[in-house]
Amino acid sequence: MSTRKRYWLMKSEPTDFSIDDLARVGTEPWTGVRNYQARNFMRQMQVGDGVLFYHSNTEVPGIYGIAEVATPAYPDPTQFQKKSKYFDEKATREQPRWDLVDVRYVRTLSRPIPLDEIRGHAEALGEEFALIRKGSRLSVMPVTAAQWKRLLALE
DNA sequence: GCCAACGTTGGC
DNA sequence: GCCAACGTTGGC
Repeated sequence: MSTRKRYWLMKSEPTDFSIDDLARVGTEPWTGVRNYQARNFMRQMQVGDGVLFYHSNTEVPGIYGIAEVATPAYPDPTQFQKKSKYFDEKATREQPRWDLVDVRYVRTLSRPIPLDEIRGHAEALGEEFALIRKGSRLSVMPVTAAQWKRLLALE
C-alpha cells in the first residue's frame, strides 16, 4: 500500500478521554468505535498519518490538539471483553468486527478551534466536510491536506 | 426488502 | 436535559 501522509479527524468526549489525557499517557488505543464507516476509515490509516483531536459533547466543541496514527489497524480488544461496555457478542477472535489504531500525542493547540468558528469557513473547507455537514455524527473522518492546513491556520 | 422501534450521537 | 438526525435491529 502506498504511503503519502494522510489526515484525519477523530472525535472524543473529553469527560471520557481528552487531549490532556492523551498528553499524559502518550499513546492510546482508540477503543469503542462501533460504526462501520468510522471503522473503515481506521482501516485505511497508516502509521504517521495526522490526526485532529476533536472534543465533542462539551461546552465548546472543537479541535483541541494534534495526534498521529501510531499503529496500523488491529482488532479492538474491548469487543471480546464481556465486562466492557464495548463488548460485542457477535465478534469472535477468528472474525473480529471492530478495529482500531493507537493514537500518539503530538501537541495541544495554543487555543482550541471551536466548531462554530469552523462553520464560518464552510465554503473554504467544502460543504461536504463531514464535521460540518448537517446531521453527520461520524466520529472518525478523513481530512484533506487543504482542509488540514486551513483548519490549523485558525489556531 | 420494508419499515417501525429503538438506541446513540452530539449540538444546543 | 432536550431533541433532531442517524444507524441498527428485528418482525413481517
